[in-house]
Amino acid sequence: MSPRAIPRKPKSHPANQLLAALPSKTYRRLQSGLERVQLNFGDVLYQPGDPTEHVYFPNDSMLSLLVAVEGNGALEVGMVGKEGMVGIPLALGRPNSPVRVLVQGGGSAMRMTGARLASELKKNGGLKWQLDRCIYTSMMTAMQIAACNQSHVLAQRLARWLLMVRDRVGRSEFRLTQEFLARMLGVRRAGVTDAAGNLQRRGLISYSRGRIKILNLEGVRAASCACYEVIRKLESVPASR
Amino acid sequence: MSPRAIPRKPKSHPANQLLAALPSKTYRRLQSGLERVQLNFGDVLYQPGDPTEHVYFPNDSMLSLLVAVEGNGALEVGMVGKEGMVGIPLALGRPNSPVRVLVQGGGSAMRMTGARLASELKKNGGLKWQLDRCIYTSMMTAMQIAACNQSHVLAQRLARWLLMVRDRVGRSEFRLTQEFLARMLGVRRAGVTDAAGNLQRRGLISYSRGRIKILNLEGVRAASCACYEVIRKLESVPASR
DNA sequence: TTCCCTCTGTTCGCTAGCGCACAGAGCGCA
DNA sequence: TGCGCTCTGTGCGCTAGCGAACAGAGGGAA
Repeated sequence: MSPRAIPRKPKSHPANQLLAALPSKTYRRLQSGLERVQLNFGDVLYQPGDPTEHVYFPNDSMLSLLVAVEGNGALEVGMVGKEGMVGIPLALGRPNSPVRVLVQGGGSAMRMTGARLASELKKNGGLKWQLDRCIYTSMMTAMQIAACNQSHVLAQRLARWLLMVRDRVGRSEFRLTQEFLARMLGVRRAGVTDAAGNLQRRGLISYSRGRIKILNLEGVRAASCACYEVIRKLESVPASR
Repeated sequence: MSPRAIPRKPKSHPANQLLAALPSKTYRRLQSGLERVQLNFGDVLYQPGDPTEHVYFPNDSMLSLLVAVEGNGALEVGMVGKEGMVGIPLALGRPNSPVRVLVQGGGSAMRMTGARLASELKKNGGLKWQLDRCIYTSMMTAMQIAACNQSHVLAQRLARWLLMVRDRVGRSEFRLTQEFLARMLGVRRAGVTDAAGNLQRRGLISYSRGRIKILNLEGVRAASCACYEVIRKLESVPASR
C-alpha cells in the first residue's frame, strides 16, 4: 500500500511545477527533504482518519481527492497532477486528511514529511507562496465542483471531467473504465455508457475497453459546462509575485 | 453597498471566536487594525472579479459563500458565522474573491485590510494558526457539500442546511423565505415548499411567511444526511496547539 | 378596514437519472 | 484456438426534481 521509495536522487530540474517554480536556492535547500516514490494506479495515499506523514508533489502521476459518502462509495472533489500537491491538511497543521487520495494515473512523485515542510515554511523562501496558491486552487475547485454537481447534467460533467484529466496527465489518451469514471462522478455506470456513447457517436472521443481518447478537443469543450474553464483558469494564476 | 463603519471601538473581548481564540497580546496588537461594521441582509461583501480590500470576522452576522453558475443564479458552497472569517483568497495572496459573499443574517462584523492582515501574519502570534484552521474548515466544507449535492435528496440537504444555519446564528428561529432557500440550494422554490412542508407536517419545524423555526432538533438531525455531522465536527477542531 | 403584495401550497406534463438485469464484444491467457 | 473474464451496450419500470402556472393566505401600509 505505502509507495515504495526509489533510491535514485531527485533530478536537479523538478518535473513538478510547484517545485519548479521555487527560487533555485530554495529548491536546492528543499532537495534533501524530497524523496522520489513510485505511485501505481489504485494506490491510496491517504485514508480518512489515518494519520498522515507526507505531502506529495506529483511528477507525472495523477491523484484524485475523494470524499466518502455513506453507502455511496466515494466521490471525486478534486484532481491533482504535476501542477500541484496533495496533503494540504498537513500543510495547514492537521494531523490527518479527511479526504481519501487515490492514485488515478500511475507515475512518480516527490514526497516530504510534514515536519520538514513545516520547518521549510518558516524559512520563507517562496515555498509558502506556492503552497498558498495550491491551497487556493484546491479550495476554489472544490467549490466550483459543488456548484457544478448541483447544476449540470451528466453529459456536461463527464466532458468537464475528461478535459480536467487531460490537462493533468498532459495527454489526450488515458486508461479508465466507465465503471471507475461513474464512481468518480457519483453516477451509475450505465449513465456514463450513455453519455460517453453520445460523445463517441459525435466523433468527439473514442472509447474502448478502458482506453479513452479525446479526438476533438473543441467539441468536448463545447459539450462541457463552463465550470471547466473556471477551474482551468485557476491554474493559470501567476506563479510568483 | 459597502458596509458602513460604526465609530464605536471594538470591545476588548471579541465576539468573533477566531479573534477570541488569539492570545490576548496578539489580539491587542490587532485591535487597531480592526474596524467594526454593520452588515445588513442582502449586502454583498465580495462580487466575483472585483478587487477585495478587507477580510471580515463576523460577530453576530452570518455570511454565505456563493458560486455563480451560468444562467442558474448562484449556489451556496459555504456558510460563515462568528466561528470564522471570509476573505480567504485575500489571506492567500489573491487580489480578488472568485465567490460572491452575501449577508444572509444581518449583524455586525470586524474587518481588517488585506495589507494589515498580511503584515500581522508575519508577526506570527497565533493568527496564522487560526487562519489555517479557518481555511481548512472552508475547504473541507466545500468538498463535503460537493459530495452531498451529488449524493443526497433535497429533503436531506434542506435539513442539513437548516441545521448549519442554526449553528451559525446561534438561534433555532430565523427569517428566510422559501424562495431564498431554494436559490441557496440550487433547486426550485416548489421543491423547497414540498420538502419543508413535509418537515412541518412531521412537527420538526414550523414555517410561515419567511419565519422558520426548528422545533425538534433531533428530528431534523435524523432527517438530514450525515454530511451535517461531518461539517459540524470540522468546526470543533482544537483551537490551539 | 381595505387593498395589495409577498409568500406558500399545489397541479400538470416532462426529463434525467436510478436500480436492476442481461446480452454481447473484445482481450488476455492457457 | 478456445475459454473466461472484464468491459460496454441496452432495456424496463420507477423516482426525484424540473418548468410553468395559478390559487389562496397572511401581513403591512394607507
